[in-house]
Amino acid sequence: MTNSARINRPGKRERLVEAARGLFHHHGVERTSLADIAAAADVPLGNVYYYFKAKDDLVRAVIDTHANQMREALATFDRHRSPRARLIAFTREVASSSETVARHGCPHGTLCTELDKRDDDLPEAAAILMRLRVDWAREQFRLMGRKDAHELALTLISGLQGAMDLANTYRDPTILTTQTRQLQRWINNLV
Amino acid sequence: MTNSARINRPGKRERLVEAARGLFHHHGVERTSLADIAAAADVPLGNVYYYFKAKDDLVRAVIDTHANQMREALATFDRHRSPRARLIAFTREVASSSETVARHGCPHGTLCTELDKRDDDLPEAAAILMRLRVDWAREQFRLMGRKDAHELALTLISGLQGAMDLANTYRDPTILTTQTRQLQRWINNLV
DNA sequence: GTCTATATATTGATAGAC
DNA sequence: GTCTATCAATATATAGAC
Repeated sequence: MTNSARINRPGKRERLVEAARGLFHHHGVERTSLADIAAAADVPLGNVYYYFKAKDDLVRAVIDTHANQMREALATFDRHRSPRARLIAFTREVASSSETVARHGCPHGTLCTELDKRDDDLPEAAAILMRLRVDWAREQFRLMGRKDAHELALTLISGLQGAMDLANTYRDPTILTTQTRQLQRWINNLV
Repeated sequence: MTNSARINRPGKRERLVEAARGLFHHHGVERTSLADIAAAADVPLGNVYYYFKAKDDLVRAVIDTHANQMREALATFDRHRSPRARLIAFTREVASSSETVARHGCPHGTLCTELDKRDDDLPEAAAILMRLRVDWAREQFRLMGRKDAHELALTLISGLQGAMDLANTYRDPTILTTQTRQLQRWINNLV
């Protein structure tokens, strides 16, 4: 078995996706070459095409990884009893990433924004990263008895997304922490 | 004089900047080649370098054009008597661009987001597009007697920016119109 | 100032030995 | 499955005639 090797070092496919994920976040998809990704993953360039037949497939794999990690992250908030507490915890977690967001933007938001410039199916594929959060928040608002749960969810997620935009443009993490505090007050004041 | 020719057709430099502005908005900076821009502006490729010594200089010119147009747009809101009316009018104008935003994103926001991935001076240069709006909004809130004018300005602009993000990702203009209506209510309820 | 032709570099992708 | 060498396409940028 190759288990002992696997434990210390993930397979090449996983390394490639992980390297691509980080480089896409820091430098964007267009400015990241397959050579960059291969080097960061310590995989020979030609070998990349054994795992992904084109760069776009690697982009799709990165989106899938993001989506799965987000599903896991959202699931952890189940430990909070009330939907309101879950929304607060979610907002707090966004705030905790303020340093990274100020430096490189929201990993999901900037990916969606960049891919939205295309005319293939990648914009639709990336949209899942927004839908997961909006749908999750809507469910929490619904559990709070709000009939306008969808609109409230859009208000929360767009508020967070915009705060991350500004924090990134201003290179100022406090913009995100300040705005999330406002959104937490807004959540707590909802009847 | 070449005035008669100029009136019917702007100079090549202006045509190049205008073509680049539109293509950057629709397809992004990285995915727009100088050949694309030259063709759209009806200028031979080699001639581009007479006006701009590098592609980045063209990007800078596009940012300057955006900034100047934004200054003019913000100035038109002076016709409204109260700062509150000016903020409402500003928000209404953002909402009026919902169709374009849903299709291609905010022309300024997506440009900032894309350029923020660089490590040169372009992120800082593009930030002016956010600063102009934040500073203008802050002044309006200040005139309303609010001590927390800066924070309120960030809340308004980030709310708009996030709504444009979601409208773009969902390809749904109504997200922007609905969220701007919420923000208008928020503005009107401020004491 | 204008334009054609082309240099140079980088990239995504492939061929084929091992 | 792995890796080296390389192709083919595209991009920025330049040279030089007019």
